Amino acid sequence: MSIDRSDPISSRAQTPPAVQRCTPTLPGFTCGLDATLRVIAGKWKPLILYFLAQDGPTRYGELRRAVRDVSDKVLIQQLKELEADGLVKRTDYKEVPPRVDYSLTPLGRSLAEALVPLCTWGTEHVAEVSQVFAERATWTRRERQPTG
Amino acid sequence: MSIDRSDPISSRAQTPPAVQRCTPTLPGFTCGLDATLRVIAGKWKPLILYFLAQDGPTRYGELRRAVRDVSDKVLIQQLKELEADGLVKRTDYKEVPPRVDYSLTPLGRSLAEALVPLCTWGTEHVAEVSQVFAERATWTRRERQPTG
DNA sequence: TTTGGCACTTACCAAAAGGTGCATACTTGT
DNA sequence: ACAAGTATGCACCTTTTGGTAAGTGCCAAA
Repeated sequence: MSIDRSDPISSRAQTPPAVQRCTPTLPGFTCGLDATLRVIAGKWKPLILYFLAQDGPTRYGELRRAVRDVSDKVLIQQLKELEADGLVKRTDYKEVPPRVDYSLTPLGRSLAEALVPLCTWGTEHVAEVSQVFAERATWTRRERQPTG
Repeated sequence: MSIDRSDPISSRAQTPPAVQRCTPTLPGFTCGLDATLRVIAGKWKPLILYFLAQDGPTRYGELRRAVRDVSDKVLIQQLKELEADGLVKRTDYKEVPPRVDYSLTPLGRSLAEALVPLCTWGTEHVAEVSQVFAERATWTRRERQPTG
């Protein structure tokens, strides 16, 4: 994953950059976006971060029920990675029926805040997005028909 | 993918919501974040959007060289999906050695702008992130050793 | 005494995502 | 005449990701 910006073929050159260029050369990553994406890659991670940002420390079971449709295996796994990445903190109360809760670290909180515009964008454009997905689902169903 | 917010077990209740709650019930999606994530799911999509936002209309070959390490198959595929989702526009000049370029639609441009904070976050925290990834790489290598 | 909840773990498996390599039809450069 | 570049398409294969179902040890309620 990397963006190569040393390419003089540029034959268009006049469109004004809608988005300011981010630091071009980071150690190991193309740009900040690249770095961020690696950290939040995982089906439920952004949702977990967002949930934790909204509701503060949350017990495992609650989280499990909150993020619907996720399996234990995957939820645990993604929590572990988030913990290893320094975004969430796991607190084990060492009690007898186990009690554990998860919360955001300052780093995690800052990431969750960076996620807000994405959430806003989605909310503002649900109409377009869900329409497109409805169409996709339609032909997907048609393509798939195996026997009848 | 869904977040269930009707859960009265809440035994913590006091942490102030660091992030304001986004519209809880959207048609088909949990919240805006969920909708957005489905649209940008794909290893290279955010990078493609971001690149296009920075550099304006770009020919296929240029894009291919810019987004390093991507294969033709996948790049084409993701471009098609982005096009189907109304985020990028494909222009075929119908010329004799083929000439095609890709650019953002207004919708795509707005998404790219929502991506900016993620890029910023990544840039500001490369240190933490790359350190973590270095460690991950280390034990991954150790775990894997099959024969020698 | 069986049942259920808690916070996980493990083995196994299916699907999705992505990559490789070859092909196309035409042109330009050597 | 032949290699290379253009923007793709396709068949095939590997890797990654996520899901299922079962089990763990301990305790409380039924």
